[in-house]
Amino acid sequence: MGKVDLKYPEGVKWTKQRKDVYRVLSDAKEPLSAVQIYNNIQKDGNEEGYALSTIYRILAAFEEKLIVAKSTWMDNSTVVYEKIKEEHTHYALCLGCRKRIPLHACPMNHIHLEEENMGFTITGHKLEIYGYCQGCKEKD
Amino acid sequence: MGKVDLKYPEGVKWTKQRKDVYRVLSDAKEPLSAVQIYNNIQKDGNEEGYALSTIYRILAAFEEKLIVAKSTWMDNSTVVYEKIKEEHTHYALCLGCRKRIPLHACPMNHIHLEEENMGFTITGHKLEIYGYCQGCKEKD
DNA sequence: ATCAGTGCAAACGATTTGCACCTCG
DNA sequence: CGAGGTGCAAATCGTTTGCACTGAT
Repeated sequence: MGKVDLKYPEGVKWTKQRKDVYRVLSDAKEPLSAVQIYNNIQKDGNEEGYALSTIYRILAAFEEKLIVAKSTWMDNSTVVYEKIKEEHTHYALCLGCRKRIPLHACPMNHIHLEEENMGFTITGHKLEIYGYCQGCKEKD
Repeated sequence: MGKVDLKYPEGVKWTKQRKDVYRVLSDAKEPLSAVQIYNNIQKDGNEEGYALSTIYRILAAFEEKLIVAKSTWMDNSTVVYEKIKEEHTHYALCLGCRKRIPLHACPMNHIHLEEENMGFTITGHKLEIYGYCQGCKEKD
């Protein structure tokens, strides 16, 4: 799955390690930590996987090249990475079951800063909503 | 400053350590890390400060009691804590000078989830905006 | 060939934990 | 007095770094 047909961005030395990290991020349905990427690569292939430090270095390089964006989940401190693309997703985190529900709309479309901050140019944003999902409400 | 006149929430054993952490969080103008709280306590008082592990344990206890909320800044992975109160502030982070500009409006006032997520009850949210401030734009 | 990329192991910073002692209620 | 809180030092977890080696261009 996704092993072929991937266009690699230019300006990067495409070692097999980097291709694998890029593929995992391309297939990912949500932001992944370095360790998750590391595990996915080993699970996926017959290959024995790469050093974790290599994954971190690749991610740093990708971030530099604006191929991936680095961020963290609201509820813990592990850093996650996701491939930068036009669309983006926000999540609602259920405080009960810790499930993350993807939202399909972005409230930032309706945002404007007040006068005092007019000088600020917005290039991105991060939003997470939290609360309780149907199931967890009923359990309570 | 703020040494007196603080009402302590009930259901907590109010040792002097806990009072100091509570006071620092009450005076704080933005979320603080455990280390910042630790430093503030030593700076503030003549007291020699408490073990960092104690600060962490107090913060965990406060979180449990819903006295503080735990979160992280978008751009790094250190965990920060802030006293839970009605009002809240969002920040715009300048990617140039790394300054954080507090916003005085909350876009969540205009948010509603789509039908498919109607079952979800929102209890809170976190939003950060990033981009470039006036000064950094000019420098560029 | 050359210089960037990689693996490994050691270093690091933030956070957590075990244990003996102390203190609030 | 007793349950729970605290200090200290050691342990753990995620992430970073130094160094010698390997591989993409």
